[in-house]
This record gives sequence, C-alpha cells and structure tokens, in this order.
Amino acid sequence: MAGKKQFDVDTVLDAAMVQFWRAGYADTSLDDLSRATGLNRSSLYSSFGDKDSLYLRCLDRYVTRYGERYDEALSSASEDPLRAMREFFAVTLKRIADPDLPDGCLVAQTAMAIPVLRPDVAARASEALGLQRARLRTALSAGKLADSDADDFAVHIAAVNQSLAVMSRAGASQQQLRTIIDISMSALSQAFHARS
Amino acid sequence: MAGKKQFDVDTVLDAAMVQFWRAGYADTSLDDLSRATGLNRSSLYSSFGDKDSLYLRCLDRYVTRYGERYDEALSSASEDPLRAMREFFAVTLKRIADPDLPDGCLVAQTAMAIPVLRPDVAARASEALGLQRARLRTALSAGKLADSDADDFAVHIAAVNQSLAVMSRAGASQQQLRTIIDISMSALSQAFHARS
DNA sequence: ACCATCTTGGACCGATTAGTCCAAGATAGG
DNA sequence: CCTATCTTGGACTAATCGGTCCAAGATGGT
Repeated sequence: MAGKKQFDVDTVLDAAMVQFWRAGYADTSLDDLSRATGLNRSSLYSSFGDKDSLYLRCLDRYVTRYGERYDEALSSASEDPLRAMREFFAVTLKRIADPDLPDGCLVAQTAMAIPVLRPDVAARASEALGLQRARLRTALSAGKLADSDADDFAVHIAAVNQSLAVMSRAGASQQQLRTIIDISMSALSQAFHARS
Repeated sequence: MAGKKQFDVDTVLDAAMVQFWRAGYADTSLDDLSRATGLNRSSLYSSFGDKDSLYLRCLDRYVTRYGERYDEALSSASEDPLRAMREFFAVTLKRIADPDLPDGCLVAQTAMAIPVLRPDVAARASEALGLQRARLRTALSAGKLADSDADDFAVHIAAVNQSLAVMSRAGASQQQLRTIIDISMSALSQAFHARS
C-alpha cells in the first residue's frame, strides 16, 4: 500500500455518468471525461479500464440508482396502485426538473445508440428496459390488476416513461410532461374501475 | 452545361438519411456517408455542403416525407377521429416494420442529441415535434374533441409516438408496440365518449 | 471536332480520437 | 528515515476525423 487514491470513486463515477448522460457515448471523448471528473487519462484507465468499461459502469450505476427509487415509489402498489404509479412517474419528473442533472435518460440515450454500440452494452440497455417492465408488472399485479392488464400497462407505462426522456430533451415543459402522464393514468384508472 | 451529375440526388439523400437515422449524427463519418451513398467526399461536399448541411437536409427530408403520411392518415379525422388516430400510429408501425429502414425515428434520434448539436439543427428537431403536436391538435379538434382535451391528447400522442422509437430500438416486438398504442387509444376513446 | 466547364477520385491536411507508457512524486510500512 | 509500491501528469502513437485541393476525365454547346 502506498500512494493513496486522491479522489473519491463515487464522485468521479457520478461526474462521468452525467457526462455520458448529457452528451451520449459517441460525443463524449476521454478528454471530456477527464475534464468532467478532474482525473487525467492515466488515472481513468488504471481505475476504470477503457471507455466501454467506464460507460458500462456508469450505466449500471444509473440503472441501480433510479431502479431503487422506482422500486421505492412502487412499494405501496398493493395498497394504492394508482398512487404508486403516480409516484413512479414523480421519480422521473423530479429527475428531469433537477437543474444539476441532464434532461433525458441514460437508458433511453443508450437504447437509441444500440445499432452502433458494443453488443454487451446494447444488451444492458435492453435488460434495463426489461427490468423496468417487470417492476411495473409486479406492482400492477400486486395492486390487483388482472394479469393480462398488468402486462399491457407495464409495457405502456415503461414506454411513456421513456417518452418523457425524448420530450424533455426537446424542451417540453414540466406541464406538458404531466399531461402526457395524466392521460396514461386516466387509462389505468379506468382499467382499475372496470375490474370487478 | 458540361459534366453531368452521375447520380440521382433523391437516391443519394435517401441513403444518407438512412445512414444518419441508423447510426446518428456523431456515429456517422464522412466515410460512412461516402460508402452508403456511393459518392466520394468531393462529390458529397460539392453537392450538399458540409456534414451539418447534409444532415439538415436529411432531417428535413424525413420530416417532410413522414409529415405527409401523418397528414394523410389524419385527413379523415373530422369523420372518424379514432380511426384517423389509429392510422396515424399505423404510419409509424409500418415504418418500424419495414426491414429496409432502421428502427427508431430520425427526429427522436436528433432530439436525444440536442445538447451536442448545432443550435439550428437542434431547433429543427424541436420544430418537428411542435409540428407533429399541431397536426394532432388540429385533427382532434376537427374530430370534435373539446379544445383543452385536443391540446392534451396532442401532446400525449406525440409523446407516445416518440416512445415507439425508443422501444423499437431496444427490440420491442410489433405486438408490444401495439399494446402501447392501444392503451392510449382507449384513453382517447373514453374522452370521446365522455363528451356530450 | 474542339474546347470551356463541370464532376470525380484520391491524395492530402491539421485536429482529434482512444489508448499506452514512463519518469516523477506521494505514501505508508519497517 | 528509507525504500518499495502505488498514483499521477504529460508526452507519445497510430488511427480516424472533417474538410480541402487538384489533376484527370467526362460532357455538351458551338
């Protein structure tokens, strides 16, 4: 042991994640990462491997961090599924409203780049969307929605959630994003009332 | 007057458009464009200007081409707005199902890259989404939906349409895309029945 | 048939890319 | 305090980037 790391790994990963999130994989150079993290190329390589490895780590970090928040939002689904779903969307809205974070979504960003990404990175993005769908389906089932409806709404809500990423990038207002969500919520509400 | 162009401009623009659409702006090099179009760099430059100009032209081409199809789909809105809206989505579904075209959507692709694009290119993508919203609002109003509902559904449907781009990139099936649409259609159907 | 003019292919440029390497400095154990 | 070991900054490489240039060839008006 000698020569102590002169930076905090979590802080650096957050900075790299934000950089990738804002500019995407292709438009983020190692110089950009170096500038964003305050580390130079050598330290970046010795600590995190090459650009792909670092990207994968940032993507996992993103998926885990917001995955936890989505899980938490959905935790009350068995008692009040509509409220749980509103809280699910609130996680995304809050993230978009945060001025310290980029608009959009790192998973959506990655998904759009799938044709030019390394297969393993592309797979990770697809997995993340699959996980999101599974999360939603479980919550909707717990909220007593019929299985087939739960499947359908899980897909729909995951998609609408991704649409917020695109629309926010294009400058949609928080009000508009809420409108997008409200209409899906009204459909979900109908489905709950229709069941009996 | 002399030296005739040895290629068809429309064919070349289509090839360039597909290339940008599939790989995005940053991941498309001039060599890629040269390969995709069969033209070499000199001809590309002399005919279409630099990379940004060509991109803008491809984006306009995309917006115009599919804009016309969306308009046509919505043309029956005053008689049967629900059918018109289904046909609107059918334009997107058909495009995604076409094996000769990339998944996703060039406008969504562009929107996701807005933070790193030249301001005028970014503006064009936002305009395209605004145009889409306006198109939908007009159709819904013509279909006798209350103005406030027409505004809301226009935003929602434009967003859901973009979500199909993200989901198709991540490998969603036609069946899943249809499910996403159907739930929005059920909400729209409700709104029409609720009016009186 | 000639020639002015346009298109074309390929060589070329400086800048930037991802990734490597190593000498110099910092650190902690003994 | 000494030294073995780790981190760090910057120089470096080969490849690729967007963009330019020009000689050679093709074309159409006269």
